[in-house]
Amino acid sequence: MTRTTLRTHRCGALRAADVGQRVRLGGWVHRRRDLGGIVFLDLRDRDGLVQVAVGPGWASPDLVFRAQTVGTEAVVVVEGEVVARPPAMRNSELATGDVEVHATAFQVVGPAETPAIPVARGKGDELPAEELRLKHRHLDLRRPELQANLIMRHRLAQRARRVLSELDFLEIETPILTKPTPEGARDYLVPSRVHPGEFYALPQSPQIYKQLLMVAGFDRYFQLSRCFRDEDLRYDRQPEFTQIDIEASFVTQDDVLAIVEAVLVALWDEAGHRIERPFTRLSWRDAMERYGTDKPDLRYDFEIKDFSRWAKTDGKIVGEAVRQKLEGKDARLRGIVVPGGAAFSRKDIDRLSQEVKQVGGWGPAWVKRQGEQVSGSIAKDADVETLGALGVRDGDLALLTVGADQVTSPALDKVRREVIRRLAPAPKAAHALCWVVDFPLFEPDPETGKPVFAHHPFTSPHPDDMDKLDSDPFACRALHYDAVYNGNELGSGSIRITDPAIQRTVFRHLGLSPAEVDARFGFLLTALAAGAPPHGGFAIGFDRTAMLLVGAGSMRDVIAFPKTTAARALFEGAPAPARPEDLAALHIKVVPPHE
RNA sequence: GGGGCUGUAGCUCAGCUGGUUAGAGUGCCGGUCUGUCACACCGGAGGUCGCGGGUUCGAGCCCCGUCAGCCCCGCCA
Repeated sequence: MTRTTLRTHRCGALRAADVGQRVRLGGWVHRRRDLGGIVFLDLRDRDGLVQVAVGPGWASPDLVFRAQTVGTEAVVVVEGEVVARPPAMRNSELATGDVEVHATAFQVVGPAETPAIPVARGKGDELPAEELRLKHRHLDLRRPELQANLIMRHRLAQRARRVLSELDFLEIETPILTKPTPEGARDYLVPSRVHPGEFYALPQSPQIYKQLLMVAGFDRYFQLSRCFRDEDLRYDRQPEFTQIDIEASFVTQDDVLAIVEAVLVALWDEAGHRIERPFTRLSWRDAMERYGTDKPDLRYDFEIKDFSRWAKTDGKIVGEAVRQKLEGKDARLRGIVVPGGAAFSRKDIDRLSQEVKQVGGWGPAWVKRQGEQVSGSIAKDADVETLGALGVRDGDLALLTVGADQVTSPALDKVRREVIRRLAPAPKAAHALCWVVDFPLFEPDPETGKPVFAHHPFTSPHPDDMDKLDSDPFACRALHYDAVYNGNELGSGSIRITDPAIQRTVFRHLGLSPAEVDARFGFLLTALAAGAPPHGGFAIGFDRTAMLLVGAGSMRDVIAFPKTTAARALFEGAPAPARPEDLAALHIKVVPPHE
């Protein structure tokens, strides 16, 4: 199916079975080896490389000359015969290495200037600086690694579409020009020309639209939806990204989890990995207690333990300073026992301290047990027997911190991750997928302490906690769930509120007046009142999933044209100042920043 | 918004305690070469040391500012 008027095969597709065929190939000159009388060209396309030999036995002197002078990265069309290479000249590192093409016609159809960054790389050569790779993206994208990434991304997208279609989901598009939603991330705004002073927003997600589709009776919807959030970026966060967005009606949480599991199993299978269903389930509270994070990496142990009891009753293990801290409200002494951790150097432990301090934690206090010897920052308060009772064996290290869970959990999460990084133990499994469920509905605002929504305001409270909505909001759980893979959040979802009265109550908790609610979300409330089926859904972060499945170091390596961490597009130079006449037509006046 | 790292030839990098004419590999250009596959060998060209200012007899190197890229914190309902 790759045959066209101008070519018969892809370069990288030729095999021993093609020997004897006359072929016409189109591709890029990857490398040239000019031996004087004979010239070898590696010709590249998206399928791979094939060696083209241009020698006097079959090619005219003029043809040889053209092969000698063609530049790397030029596009050429070559005609010739596929020939088996003599056994000694086969190249086992090349998929096409058993054959070569003896060129009898040779045309440079796309001459190329010397490339600004190299496409072909020798073994051990470093990549060009990422700034240059992004600036010359058309060249960087020629690299076989990036081509493989984008090819895999395509396969994952198609597989997701196939699985969901087979499960009777309908792919439906939702608007890109939508309404600003003042909660959550910052919106990208688009000025309206015909309505001076009014703006569309690009969607942060199609959340409300997919709920409207449920109300409309479409029952099962999905979309590979583009989403936009104007927030600061990371290696795994781009301002525009793609979600596998899913919503279904007449479902419970278990139904949604089963659907998402089916999709994820298929995606991992597409990438050549077998994963087991059902995934482990973990309550949010358990995850925070045992791993200090809502996205635990379950490939490893090193669970967090509560040592408060020991500090309080026994008086050993820790000194007076810690005991005083334990008097504080909600304070606990928690820590991690690291089997074999006694081998950690002072430098290793300093590094752990830095991690803890970065998140505002205390310590950690540490103690090593080596034979009868006990050493460390709290060695004078601990002895071999007590440590033994705590599960600290010979050769182990215990790391402890004290404080409220909001501080100790992230601190111990950092410690645990750093310990795993440092020890690099063999993982229990290569692919640890799990569900984190029963998230809290509210979390305290870091400044005011008042309840704010932990997720989006359409998430249904847990039916068992409905009565706590007013009396004890922080104890109220949500029907919200995250999918976590090896310590990475793949996506999240929830069962939605379908009762307009509950939805209004929830908005009231957000501090929105009825008037504001009507202005912002009136159309949703109207829809819910028009006969809404119970529904819920999920969104899988597609770029991040692709990144993890191809083993890329950054999301930029699975996106054809990504932005920099400053949200710039270096290739085309976006964003850019608008022309004054364009601004005038949009009724916009630019106010330069002060200072 | 805050912090860290990086910026020297087209590309990847070295450049000592501040010292005289800034180097290497690769790519590029020219030459030799009929079995290479990172071809080999010979020769050559190629520099706004990110940008601006300062200190100094003298700055690639020290100081201040600034720009860009990357990483982290905040942020990402």
